[in-house]
Amino acid sequence: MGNKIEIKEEKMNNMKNPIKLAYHSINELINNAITAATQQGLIKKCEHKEFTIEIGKDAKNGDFAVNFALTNAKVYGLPPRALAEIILQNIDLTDTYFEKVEIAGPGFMNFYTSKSWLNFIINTIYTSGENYGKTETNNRRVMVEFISANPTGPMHMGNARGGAIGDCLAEILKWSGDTVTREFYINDAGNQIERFYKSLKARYYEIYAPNTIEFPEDGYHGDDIMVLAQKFADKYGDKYINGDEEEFKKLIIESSLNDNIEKIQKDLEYYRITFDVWFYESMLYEDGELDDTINGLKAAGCTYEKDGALWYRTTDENAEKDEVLIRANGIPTYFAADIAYHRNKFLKRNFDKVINVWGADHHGHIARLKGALSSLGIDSDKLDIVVMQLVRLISDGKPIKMSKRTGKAISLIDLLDETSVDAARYFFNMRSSDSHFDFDLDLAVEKSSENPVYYVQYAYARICSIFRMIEEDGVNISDLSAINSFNYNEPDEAALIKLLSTFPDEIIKSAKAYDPSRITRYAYNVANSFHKFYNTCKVNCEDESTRNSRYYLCLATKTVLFNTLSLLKISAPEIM
RNA sequence: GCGUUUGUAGCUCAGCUGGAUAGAGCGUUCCCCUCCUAAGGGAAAGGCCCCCGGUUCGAAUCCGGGCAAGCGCACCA
Repeated sequence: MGNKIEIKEEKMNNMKNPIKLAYHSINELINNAITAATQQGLIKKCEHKEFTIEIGKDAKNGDFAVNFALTNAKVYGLPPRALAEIILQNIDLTDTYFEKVEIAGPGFMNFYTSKSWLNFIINTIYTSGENYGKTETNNRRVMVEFISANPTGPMHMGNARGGAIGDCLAEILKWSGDTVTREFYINDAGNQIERFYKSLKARYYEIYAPNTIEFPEDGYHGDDIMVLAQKFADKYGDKYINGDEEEFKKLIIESSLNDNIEKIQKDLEYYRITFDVWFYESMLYEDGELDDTINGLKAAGCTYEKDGALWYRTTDENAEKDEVLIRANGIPTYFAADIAYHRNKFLKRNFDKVINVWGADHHGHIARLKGALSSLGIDSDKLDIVVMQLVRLISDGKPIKMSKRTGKAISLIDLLDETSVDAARYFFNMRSSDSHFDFDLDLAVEKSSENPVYYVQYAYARICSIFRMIEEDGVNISDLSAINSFNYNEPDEAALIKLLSTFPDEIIKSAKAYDPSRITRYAYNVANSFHKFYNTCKVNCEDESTRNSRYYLCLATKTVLFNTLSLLKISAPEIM
């Protein structure tokens, strides 16, 4: 599997990821023990089955629990505990970070790390600094497309959740080694733009020629349309009342759309989201990609005409009926444009992986989009959709739809005004995307330990406070070269250090599962573990060695909290 | 009706590539500052892991069948 250089690189990579290093080491120890036992004729040579190494949930079960003997009992024809016994007799822990292995329960082998393991972790975090947590696990060109809010109006709660999830997911993938493009798809073409225009036109006529045009039934009723029409009127006056319709249409759509898009960009910037690419749907029409796509589908033989429309013959056996690609009126459907858009992602831009964050209300769209891509010869497994369930806002324990302040449906920016960017970004990533999430508005503004985001930030501020105190006292802290004299004897110290060691692995797991909520949970656990440590272990104490040890543990904790918060793009306040 | 997500402590949720006594937070009851931010920590109480079957040494976890809730099933996006 790979040459020397790769192995060397992998070892360097492992250095930044203590858990992976430990796994690697345990794997090697077991393989060596098996080889030794085979040579002694204790067991027959066998191809063993896969086994897992778990981080011990309970301290008394060791630091790493290995189920090798359980999964391989049958393979070697021995009871699990007997097999474990043979392995243990042949295991050599000299020069490792492990001090003992025990057999427990039905046949687990529990590995216990030594004190030097704790020092190793502290050293790793210190030397990695703001890069601690970053690995080269993945190496793909990945696009994360998220929000993609309709530019005909302001962003809503679904966009708020999708924004937080998508942005953090993109960051997690980046930390795990991928090259990531964040993309926003602007639906600036098709049917809803027609509706947008009709609504604008009606509002424009209301200004200069009331009651001449009826407001369209399927129009956009929001006040924002009136504001846009007024703005247009301010600039052009009544020039276009019964004027050049074509010119009017082009101008009013263009200026209104631009205004909306600018507003969206500004709001998202405030929400700390920066997109690499703003992709305009209209480009697909202009560049002929939509036509190419339709032709491709025709060539693949999966289209037919009926009732004046062009249909896509679905390959999804669950679908009740086929889908329209081009309406009888000649306007392509959203579905057609979406196929062309995804064709562009893969065939034109060659992404290895495309991840879309979609609301649950779009769920039914997945199978047919993937089916259509397959029809075009694109490997649809390269497309993953993160489906997030819809959000409910809760205030006073009851669901609310309208903002108390504006009396209208709550937009992204209303939410950020009523709570904070930090709280929103944290809260939307507290639960996995497939859970039905209730956003507690009262809790999000709470400045107490009940509010998890404050709880985490407070841990960070507390560390900064300790450092300020040490500095004020003029206490001497040795440099890291004294690390071999560090001694962590308190259980709360060891627990915290071991938790810090799992950070890079936590990111890898989050990336694999597309689950940013693991990171907020991790942040919370680190804060909790630190507060425990704080209560039992005084940092600025008399004993020099203890003080140094604890100082560097605080520094490591500070680094991990900082990295976690910066990954989530949540502020890390030094004073609260 | 079909598809899909969810169902775990009073409430909000972890755990779900099968493993050792099912975990957190909030709420409830009690305890802890002569000492770095008590904006913190500790302890107790609290569970037919929705129900019924199956797979196996072993199921909250996997499979099948139910039940309940959210979402979707347009020539809307």
